[in-house]
Amino acid sequence: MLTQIETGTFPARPLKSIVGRNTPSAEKKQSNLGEAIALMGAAVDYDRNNEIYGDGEPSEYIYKVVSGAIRIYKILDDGRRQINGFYLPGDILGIEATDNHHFSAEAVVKSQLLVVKRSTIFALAARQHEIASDLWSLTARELGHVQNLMITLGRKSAHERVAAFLLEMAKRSRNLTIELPMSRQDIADYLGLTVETVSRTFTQLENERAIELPVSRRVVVRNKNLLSQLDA
Amino acid sequence: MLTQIETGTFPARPLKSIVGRNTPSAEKKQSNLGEAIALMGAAVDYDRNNEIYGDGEPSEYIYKVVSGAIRIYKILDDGRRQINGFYLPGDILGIEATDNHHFSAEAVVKSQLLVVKRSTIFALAARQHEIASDLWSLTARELGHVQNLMITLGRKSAHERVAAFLLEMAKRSRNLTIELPMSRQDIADYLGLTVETVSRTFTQLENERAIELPVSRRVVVRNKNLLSQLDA
DNA sequence: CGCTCGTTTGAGGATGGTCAAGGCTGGTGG
DNA sequence: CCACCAGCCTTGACCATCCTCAAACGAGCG
Repeated sequence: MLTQIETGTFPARPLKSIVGRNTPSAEKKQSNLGEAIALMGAAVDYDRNNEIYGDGEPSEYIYKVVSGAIRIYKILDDGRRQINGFYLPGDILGIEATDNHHFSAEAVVKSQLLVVKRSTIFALAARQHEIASDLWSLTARELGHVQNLMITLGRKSAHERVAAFLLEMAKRSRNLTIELPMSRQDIADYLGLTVETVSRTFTQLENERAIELPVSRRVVVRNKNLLSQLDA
Repeated sequence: MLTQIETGTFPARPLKSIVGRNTPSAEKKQSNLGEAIALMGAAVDYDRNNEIYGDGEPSEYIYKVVSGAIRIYKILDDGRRQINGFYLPGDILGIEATDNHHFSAEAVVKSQLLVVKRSTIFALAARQHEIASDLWSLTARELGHVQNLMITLGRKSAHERVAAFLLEMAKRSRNLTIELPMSRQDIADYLGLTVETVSRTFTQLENERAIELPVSRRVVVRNKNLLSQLDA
């Protein structure tokens, strides 16, 4: 549901088959693009709520999250906000096929990003086929996640939405105890709900013994099956 | 809002700048990918409601719509359906970075498609940089449209959703009189609403003099401003 | 310690969903 | 050519979910 684009775990390897034994547990091998950014990137810190880039601005840089969390969103005239995804450590963001960003990006909490010029990556892509392939793969992967989110937004109840969100977060953190970097408002704007409904649903899930809430930003998944049923 | 991916009008030309005078009115020049499909494609007919490919199936072919209309959708266990987009003549569909389709595709009405093997396109892409670039551009374009649809699904009222849909259809047909190939149910499943709500909203918009409905499948946009306001 | 921001909870209301029935239309066959 | 039928569309009445408005609570930080 979330827009996780960690390239190291991305199964897609278009235009070339995966040869040899795969060791899915060992995730040292990154995508070529991920490696390139790791090598060439400049580390930049962003404070909580600081803008990384704005909707409509020229897409000059590509970013890789080192630490923290980033939200990608769009705002309507009257202030309604739709968050399209959260980017966590390892994720790459800011890739655009067009010369302008179609969304805004902000740090959810204090975050560190590796920053590389888009033109540098493009120059590399022109020579290294794998880099170009990675760019496409990442865009395709984002497409897949946004399409899943669409089903959530179009066809699921508040209960199901929150369950889907928690399951995805659990999956991404590879842990049943989830530390949420984002506020209830962020979650609401991601799931197409209000803060109140998100909060109430958390409480309900706790009462149903599906989750525990030691503190508001920490969720322990107790009954994954229950959540999965809700995920439909 | 809709997933129009007619390559001829796509503004994005990543990895190379657009040189010389642009003649936006003359749209003969297609994308390289579009040309390739036009040259190599086999014409295949699909009857109304016939499946073109199914969710999870190997992605063997790439398609270009000659006539008719295609819907891309996903179905949840309990039958809830979310339509992700409609493809109209000129649009290319079926491109996947992974080896399997993530959605199902069906003909909304009797349609003709040009069909090319994915492997053929990929072989071409390995040699012709522009083809690879087109593949990426199309994926990015789909991403953009789905992201817009997300805002609609997550943050807009029924009124606004239908208005957005009609404006997009008007834009795509370059005409204020829209012939809808899809049913109210299709529209509902696209906008995350029920048939009844879609129908009621059409009637309301007619009463507000925003549109005319000579017959149920033909919409004449009367007051575009009114619709645009609703589009938020 | 107190303030502020975020979260929770409550009460009431509106939007859109559900269930049900009637009407239109285009296609088919007599 | 007309009549009927089936599928689609519209409309109505009622209801559930989620939103809105409001207030209190709690946790982190100066």
